[in-house]
Order: sequence, then C-alpha cells, then structure tokens
Amino acid sequence: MKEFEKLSERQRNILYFMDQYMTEHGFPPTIRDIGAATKIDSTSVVNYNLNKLVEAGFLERVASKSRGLRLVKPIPNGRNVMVRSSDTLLRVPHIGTIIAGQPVSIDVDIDPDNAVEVPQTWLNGVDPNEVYALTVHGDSMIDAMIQEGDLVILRKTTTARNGDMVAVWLDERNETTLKYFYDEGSRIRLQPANPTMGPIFVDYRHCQVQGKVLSVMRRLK
Amino acid sequence: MKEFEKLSERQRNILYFMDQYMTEHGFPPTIRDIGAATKIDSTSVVNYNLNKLVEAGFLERVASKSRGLRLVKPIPNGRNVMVRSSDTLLRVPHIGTIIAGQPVSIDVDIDPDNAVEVPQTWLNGVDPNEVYALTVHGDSMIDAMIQEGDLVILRKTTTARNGDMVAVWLDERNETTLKYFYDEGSRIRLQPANPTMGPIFVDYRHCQVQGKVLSVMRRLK
DNA sequence: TACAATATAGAACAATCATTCCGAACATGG
DNA sequence: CCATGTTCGGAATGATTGTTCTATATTGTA
Repeated sequence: MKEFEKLSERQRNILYFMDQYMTEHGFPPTIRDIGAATKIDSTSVVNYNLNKLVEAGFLERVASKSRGLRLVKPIPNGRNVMVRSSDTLLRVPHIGTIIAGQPVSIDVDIDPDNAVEVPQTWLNGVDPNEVYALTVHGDSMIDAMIQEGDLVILRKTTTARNGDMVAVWLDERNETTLKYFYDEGSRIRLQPANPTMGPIFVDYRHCQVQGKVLSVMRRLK
Repeated sequence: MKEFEKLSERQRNILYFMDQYMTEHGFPPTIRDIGAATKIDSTSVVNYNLNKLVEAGFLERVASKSRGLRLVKPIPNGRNVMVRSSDTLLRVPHIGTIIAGQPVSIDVDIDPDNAVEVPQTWLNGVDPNEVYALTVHGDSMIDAMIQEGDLVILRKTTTARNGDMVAVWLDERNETTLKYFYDEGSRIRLQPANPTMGPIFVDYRHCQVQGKVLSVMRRLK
C-alpha cells in the first residue's frame, strides 16, 4: 500500500507495535510503552509521531486520556485483530435445519445461545431482526448449489420478487427447496442455481415462500 | 448462562458497560469511568467488584496499569466484539480471482485495502497470516458446488491431505480447479464435490496444490 | 547558501488513575 | 442475638501517564 510506505520508519514501527500490543493485551499501550518499544526515549517525540499518524488516518486519539489510542486502518502484514473494522459481527439466530421433506420450521422462542455470528455485510442491508439461519440437511439442494452442512442466511418473508433465491414449500410435492423465483403470471417458475438443470413450474397457490436467501456459507473440514 | 446470573447487579452492569465502552472506544474504561456509569462513586468499590469479576472468570486485570482490563468471556446480549474469546472479524487479503484457465496468482505485496472481513471461526483455527481470499469467476467450478461470484477462503499451502478440498493447478489441462484431494499412490484422484460427477485422475507431477479451501461464502443479490 | 518546514531530545508540569486504608453497613449462619 | 464474612463509602496517597515548552538537529527548497 502506497500510503503506508509514505510513513517514516518510526511511524511504521509504532503501528506495528500498536498492533502487536493490542492483540496481546487487549488495550492500547502508553506513550512510554511505545517509546520503549521503538527506541524513542522522548515522550514528546512519540506524541509528535502519534499525531502524524492521526493525520495520516491510521490512528484515532482521545486527548488527555491514558491509552486513548486506537488503530483505525489495517496495516500490512499485521494481525489487525483489534483494528476497528468497518464491518460488525451480528448474532443471527440459528433456528434449525432445512430438509427437503419438511417445511422450514421457525421457532418462536429463540435461544440466544443458539446463534451464528455473521458479518453484517452478508445481510445485504436487511434488518437483522428479521434474519435467521438454517443448516442444510440432505443432498437435495444440490441443484441450488448448496450441499449438506451449508449455513443459509435467510430473511423472513412470505413474498418474493423475480430473481430472488427463496426457500419455498411445495405442498404438492411435499418438499422444501431453494430456487430462484420467477412469477410468470399464470404460474411460478422455480429455477435451480445450477444452469445444467431445468426449472420446475408450480401454481402460486402451491408455492409458499418461507424466506429469501441472503447468503450461503460453507465451512470445509 | 448460569454463571452470569450468579453475579450481583453491579457486577453485571460493569460487564455491560465494559462491553459497550470497548466497542465504542476500542480501549477499556478506567475505574472512574466504570464508577460513573454504574453509579458507584467509590473507586474502591469498583475495584472490589472488578476483582470479583476476575475471580468469576469474566475479566483479566493487569495490576497498576491504567485501563489494564479485558473481557475474556462473552456476556449475554452483549456486543462481545472485543471479547478475547468470542468470534472476531479478521481482515483476509483478497488477492484476486480464480479462473479455470489460469493458475491462482498470489501477489506478494498485499494491499490491505483489498481485504474481506471474515469471522475468525470460518478460518478453522488456521493462522490468519496464511489465509487469503479469492473470488470465483466463470462457471467451471460447478462440479465443486461453487459458482460465479463465490468468495473462497484458502489457506496457503502446497501440500494436501486426503479429503481436503484444494485449489490445484493442472498444467496438462491448463486449468485451475477446486476438488477434493486423494493421493492414491500412483496417482492423484480429484473428486468433485458434486456426487453426480465423476473424479479425474492425474499424475502428482502435474498436480500443483495452490491452497486448501477453508470455507466458501456466497452472497445473493 | 539561507530560509522554512519537519523531526528530535530533554525536562518540567499537570492531570489521570490505581491502590490502599479505615470504618460502617449489610448479610448469613449458628 | 452474636459472630463472621461480604459489600460498601470516602478520602488520601503515590505512581502512571499525557501535555507543554524550549532548544537543537535534519531535511527540503528557493
């Protein structure tokens, strides 16, 4: 990154030390800590360079507060664990599994312990309160490019717009499936994500939307 | 959580405030900050309760250090962003795309601006420094249950164990692909994730492992 | 070269901050 | 009820820590 290279060596060392100290201790170092670590034995010089780093956008400071220091921009080859991230982790209730042979069951009483932590980004701006997660069971979602064990993040809804991937309950076939939704007036076309597979057509009365898929996450072993 | 309920109201308030203050400021509050927020106007009482919380395993303290305080156990209904043991958002360098017709290119100088924020959980405990992310281009990964636009989280490695899903470069076929890896001694079997598709067999000399897939994330529109 | 801007060093200062001590209030079990 | 342990309040103490000031180098530039 160009911006990082523009910094003086001392300033880069300060950032590296901040990064390391934060991950190690969970709180920022003092000016004197920084000085000791970067071989600057004048607090004013450390202070000077810290202000430079604030100007450069790498740090934020809170005046007159001990350790009133925070990394706000990730640094190359750093842990960057404690960098204030632009994203937030949200706890999404994990309310069960989705199996082909059953409608999705949405429990009313949500166990807060039973939650998945998902970056807010992956909710596509949807209100977190109407989002839930399901684990996929069985291989029947293969035509949706979804396999056993995948975590599906859904938005609670009973309607859908064309092009949405939705979880639908087909009472005629007695199965739940994940497909792209297209309302063709006289019928609903449900298109598999896998382009090698053909669509299925159902009457809208036999096609109950249970949720709109926001994202799919798969964890390999 | 049973253990949390055993705490006094003051102690629970302290934890909530800690959690809030940490996410807001990026560093822990002082004893006086805590006192002001929880309506305890004696620093010694705050100090007393902080030590109780250390005994209960919710906090860690560093003696005689300002703000030498850290949450080590997630609290119910808290943000828990800065809790050491809870899930953390990590910045994973997003170093390009994976396309069937090309080997994966791993740039040496990583641009930290080009990063994806991923919950640490999804790294399966792998050292964050050897993890990178790629976006999938083209439909050629369909047999790996991966489609256009998917984000693949990989661990940098040139070796693989049986059963790993790996990104491999097949110089004979001139393509990169994601498959399950099985060393059968005389040859390498590369098994698609999609069970309806058959494996391919290659000589190990023509099968260069570029990374092990840790997880796959798909964001629907 | 001369001038200005930037960077460094050291010291003194002032505010922040954790610790400690004492005594009182409160609870709990015998 | 008493005895014991826990929790609390207030204040004093001393160490930690950020800020400021002055003086000196270093660098870049006209």
